Amino acid sequence: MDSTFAALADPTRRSILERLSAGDSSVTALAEPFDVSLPAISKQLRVLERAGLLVQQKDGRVRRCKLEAKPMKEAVEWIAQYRRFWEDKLESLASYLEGTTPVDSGPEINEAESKDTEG
Amino acid sequence: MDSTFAALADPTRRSILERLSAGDSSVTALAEPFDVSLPAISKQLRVLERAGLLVQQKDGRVRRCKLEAKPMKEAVEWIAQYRRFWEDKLESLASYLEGTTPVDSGPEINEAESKDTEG
DNA sequence: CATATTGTTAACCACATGGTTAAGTGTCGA
DNA sequence: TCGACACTTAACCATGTGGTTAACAATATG
Repeated sequence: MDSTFAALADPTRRSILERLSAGDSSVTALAEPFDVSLPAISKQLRVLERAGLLVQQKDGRVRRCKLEAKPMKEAVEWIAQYRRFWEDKLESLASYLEGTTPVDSGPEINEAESKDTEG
Repeated sequence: MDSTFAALADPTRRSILERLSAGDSSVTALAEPFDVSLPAISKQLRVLERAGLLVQQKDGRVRRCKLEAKPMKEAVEWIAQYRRFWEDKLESLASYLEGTTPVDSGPEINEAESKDTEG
């Protein structure tokens, strides 16, 4: 999970993932839109691979890069725990995911945490 | 978004957020379960603050730490784009979020990217 | 075999993260 | 005012990220 979030914490890598969501690509093709060297992209792909978000298949001298989104599932599930905190009374996560009606589940923070006698 | 994902890429910080989801807490109380020094926790809270995931209110000599989950909304929305890639034909994200019926939206990767004659 | 293409690895630099200990700031309490 | 408490800031170190250029490996082409 650490590596997943860490991999997503970079705009270049997120952009690469977005590109891969449109279809598999070679390393050179992935590097094209960026104003950095090829080794720089190669390193970014390494990070994505370590996070399990990308797999490479050797296809001749071309590395075919493929999106592997499964680690995102865990990540999004973790974040989804906190949905009620940003929802509050706005709208449900499912509303922009599926189109279902939002539920009503407000946060229940214990705001009574004074420093009085405890022993 | 970078800072949000970066903040979530650390187990200590995620643990802190989980704690805060149960209620506001002081810095010392947050640091207690961890085997690190207080300045280390103070730095972690700094990272969470910069990501907008945490706000501190001065309450006497105690810093009251409060969860601010709104940045997670953007993050989860970004990841949710890729839902179809890990779903494939398993189950909908909404199923474990709300309990609604999953939809059918398979990925449409262009897997026809061979190296044959193209000119 | 020679050469271009595709990509990685090596060596290096700058910066952020995450940890430490030591010292400083601000508030509570006697 | 003085001491204890609750933290932060300062200085320092190790490691990872992200970038560079140069060299290397592997494959396709002639």
